[in-house]
Amino acid sequence: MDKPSNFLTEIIDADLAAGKIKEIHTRFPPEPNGYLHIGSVKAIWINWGIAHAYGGKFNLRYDDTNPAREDMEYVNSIREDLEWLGAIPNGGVFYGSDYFDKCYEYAEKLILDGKAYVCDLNRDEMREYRGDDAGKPGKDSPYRNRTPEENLDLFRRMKAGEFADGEKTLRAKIDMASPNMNMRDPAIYRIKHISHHRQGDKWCIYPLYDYAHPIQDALEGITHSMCSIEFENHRPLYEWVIENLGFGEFPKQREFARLNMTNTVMSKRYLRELVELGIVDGWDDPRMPTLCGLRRRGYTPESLINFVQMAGVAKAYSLQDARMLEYCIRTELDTSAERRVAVLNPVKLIIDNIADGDVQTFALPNNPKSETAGTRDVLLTKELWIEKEDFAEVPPPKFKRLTIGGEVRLMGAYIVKCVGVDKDENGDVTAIHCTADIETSNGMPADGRKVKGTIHWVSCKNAVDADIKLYNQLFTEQDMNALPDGADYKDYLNPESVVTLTGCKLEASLADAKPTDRFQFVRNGYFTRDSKSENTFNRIVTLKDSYKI
RNA sequence: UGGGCUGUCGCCAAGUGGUAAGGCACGGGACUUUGACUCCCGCAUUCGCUGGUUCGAGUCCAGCCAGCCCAACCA
Repeated sequence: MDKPSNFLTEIIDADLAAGKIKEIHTRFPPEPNGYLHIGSVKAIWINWGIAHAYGGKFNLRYDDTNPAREDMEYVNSIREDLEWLGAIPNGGVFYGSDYFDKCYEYAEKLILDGKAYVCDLNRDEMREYRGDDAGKPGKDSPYRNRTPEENLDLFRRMKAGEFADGEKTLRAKIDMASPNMNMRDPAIYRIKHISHHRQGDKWCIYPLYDYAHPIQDALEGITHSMCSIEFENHRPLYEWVIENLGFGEFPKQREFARLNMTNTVMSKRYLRELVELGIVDGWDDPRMPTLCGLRRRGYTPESLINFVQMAGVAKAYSLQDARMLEYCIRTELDTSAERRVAVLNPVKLIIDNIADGDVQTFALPNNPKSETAGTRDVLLTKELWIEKEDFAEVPPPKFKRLTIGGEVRLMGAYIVKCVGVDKDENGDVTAIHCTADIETSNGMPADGRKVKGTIHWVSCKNAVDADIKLYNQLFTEQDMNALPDGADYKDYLNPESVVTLTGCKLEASLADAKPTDRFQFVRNGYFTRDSKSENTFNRIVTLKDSYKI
């Protein structure tokens, strides 16, 4: 992985050069309310990648301050996905909820300092007092000038469970005239009589993100808290908390644009809905942009990291072309994936000049790019399976494969010449008859004639059957963030997001392939065995410009 | 509407006053027992717009336009 270089690392370099900090400490703070997806990889790569590149520390911290939305299922999946990516939290694994005691202590301190007060306004009233026009100042809450003693008493009674949900909040006393609405006395504690997935019933008041996050960062010694750009408006509040609790210049928050990708929805809400509605098979459906989905599809951690790295870091809205991700996985698999033959849409090819019982062995390279990958023995018999598309009675322009009377190379073996076809009563080709030029088993013909086409094949006696799933984009619309007003994202689902081919003929050595193996099915793309369905291979990505099936 | 942020090639993105990097995509060619890979070549007289400052502006100034975010007791 290359060392990151962007406007964030510039800030870090400056802090380092000024001697303000000696070690970089970052964090990735997901809320456990869904599965990690490729958009998360950007936040992970920025935070983990920078810490890693600078020899610093990186924390995983579950941001679990709202018990209403969080669940252990997500906690576990996040841990798993992060480790799969290789982003090791060398600074530790933490939970925002572990700081509830600290947050509470600091809240009492703010109250005593006259910087926070208990407010009895309900949600609607609070909105009304805050004002709906940031150009004009809001109105002070009638409870704004309660004494610290009174506030402390009330806050303790909030904690003790004396009040119902929504009855009171603790608010930071900042500036009701600020043009930044986040600074108009934001709520920092709310009452929720709900069990927390880790704290149980210990608490009935929970801190809000804007208050809890800077405290968590500060307590963990985070130097740079890098988050997505929608938090930019919250930075003054982040800094207010840091300053008024006496933490100093660090941690500092900086923001970057989140990752979007063509034909992809990234919002956890929609992803959850796709799962709940049964539109996809689950969070790990191979069409999902979740890490578990991409993993099941066959993507590697390296390809994902490489993709976000290639996409870059800036603050402008951007829509990454999904083809860039495909490029990343293709390039990686080209050098690492062993080659195998899979005939997706088979038709029989009969070599007339080979005897019925004759079985010949050819050693085919596992990866022509790699000397260490070795070879495997492939059997050739009189009857073979080839792709239907590799034969054409009436060849389209520039067609390089088999035609009647034409020649083609059987990859790794003979040049064959088509001498005729068998047809059924409908006129469909049932078998293609060829003669092999036996002299060309391992080289070019002696007369120097050129054969342009090369096709792949598998012996009928040595083939295994399997189903093949071809995946395409889940959505037809490119920018799912810019749908017309009133449009539903579900209107843009691609009906051909998965196409299943049955009765495909695979090279026998694929019979015991594992779901973690990745192969290039020669001339068809990169595939891996599906981890959940029997005898099924998933297409990871096509070969570029290869003919499409 | 008020505030914040953003606007450089189809998609990303460098650029920090000295005369537009790079990647993806795309087009053309070479090579090829994968129409893959690889390798060449091409691809912004122009930086949201309009003025201004300057010998010189994508970079500075002014005005305008467009997009995104915020105005939850979500994160």
